[in-house]
Amino acid sequence: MHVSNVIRPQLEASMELNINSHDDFGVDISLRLGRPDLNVSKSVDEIDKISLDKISDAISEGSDKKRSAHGIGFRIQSCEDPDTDPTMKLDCLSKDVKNKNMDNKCVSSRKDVKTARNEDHQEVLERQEQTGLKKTRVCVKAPCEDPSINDGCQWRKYGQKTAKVNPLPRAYYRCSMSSTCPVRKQVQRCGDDDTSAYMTTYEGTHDHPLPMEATHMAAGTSAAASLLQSGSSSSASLSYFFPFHNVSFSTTNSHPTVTLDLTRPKYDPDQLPNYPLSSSSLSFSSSDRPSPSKSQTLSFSGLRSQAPLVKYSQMAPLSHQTKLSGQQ
DNA sequence: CGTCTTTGACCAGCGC
DNA sequence: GCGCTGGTCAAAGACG
Repeated sequence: MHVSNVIRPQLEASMELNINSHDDFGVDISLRLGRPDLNVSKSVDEIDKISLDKISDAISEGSDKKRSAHGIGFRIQSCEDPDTDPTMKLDCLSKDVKNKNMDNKCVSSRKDVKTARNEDHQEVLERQEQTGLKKTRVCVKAPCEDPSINDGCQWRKYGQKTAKVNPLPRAYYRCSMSSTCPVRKQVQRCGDDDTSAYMTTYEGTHDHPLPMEATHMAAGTSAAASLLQSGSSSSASLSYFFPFHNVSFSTTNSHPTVTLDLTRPKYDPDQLPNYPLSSSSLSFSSSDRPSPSKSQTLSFSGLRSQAPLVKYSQMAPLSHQTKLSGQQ
């Protein structure tokens, strides 16, 4: 959190520069996934426009409810809106979080925390019932030998189960950065052909600011979930945001699910010599930190591209810093 | 001593 | 109604 505080002013300055150089875009999306300079055909462009319009419409329809129901924080605003100043947004966010934290101060004992969690959960469930949908889940299948994936957030393990179908254990984590944060994730080793991959499933929305690396991850997964939310689940529109990886849509146990498969690149990088290396929407890399604190970083990164300008207006969910032991 | 992990028990949803 | 399964709880132990 300290590092995040130090880096934030730099980010804000960077955001301001980007805004000044992209005034001609009418849409301000809370994402910067990056997109290479592709010669996109007109038809794909049209599909992309439709997708973005759908997202914008779905969210601007006063759909705070929808966002909560899907568990993803994501917002698109018009650049003509004076509220689009990123500094103001961050300030508002900070105030929002501060207010929440103030509210949370009275939640001191473990029992109270549990009660607060249950109340939050009930509230979310009620909203879900109203919308007829369960929370959107985002699965990230990542290749790694170690389940310790660091995407900037802190997680506390609260359970582990061995399913009958898959004998490999599934671990349950809860975000520990805030006592009332409802975000949960499941980490399960893939038991099929690829035993060196882990499937991480995220659910819920963080109620606190995220570190920088976590916001990258959050932005990418938010894109997938937002597409899902907008009803734009076609491979074409999903490929817009994730041009280099397999993205699929499914519904399991009434949970709309977006699966990002980082184990198999969609394209052969050798055949795309013009793509900037860092422009891939998703990246997975190992840090050089020595064991036993060996960790891997899962992040979304991107260069500025032809895609509409992006900035964070609300901290999105989906990040994790996993510490697992004794699972192998 | 506080925090985190482990693990058996418990509960709710679902299918038969 | 019963059994199965996934998800969560909570006590006990480990760890720094």
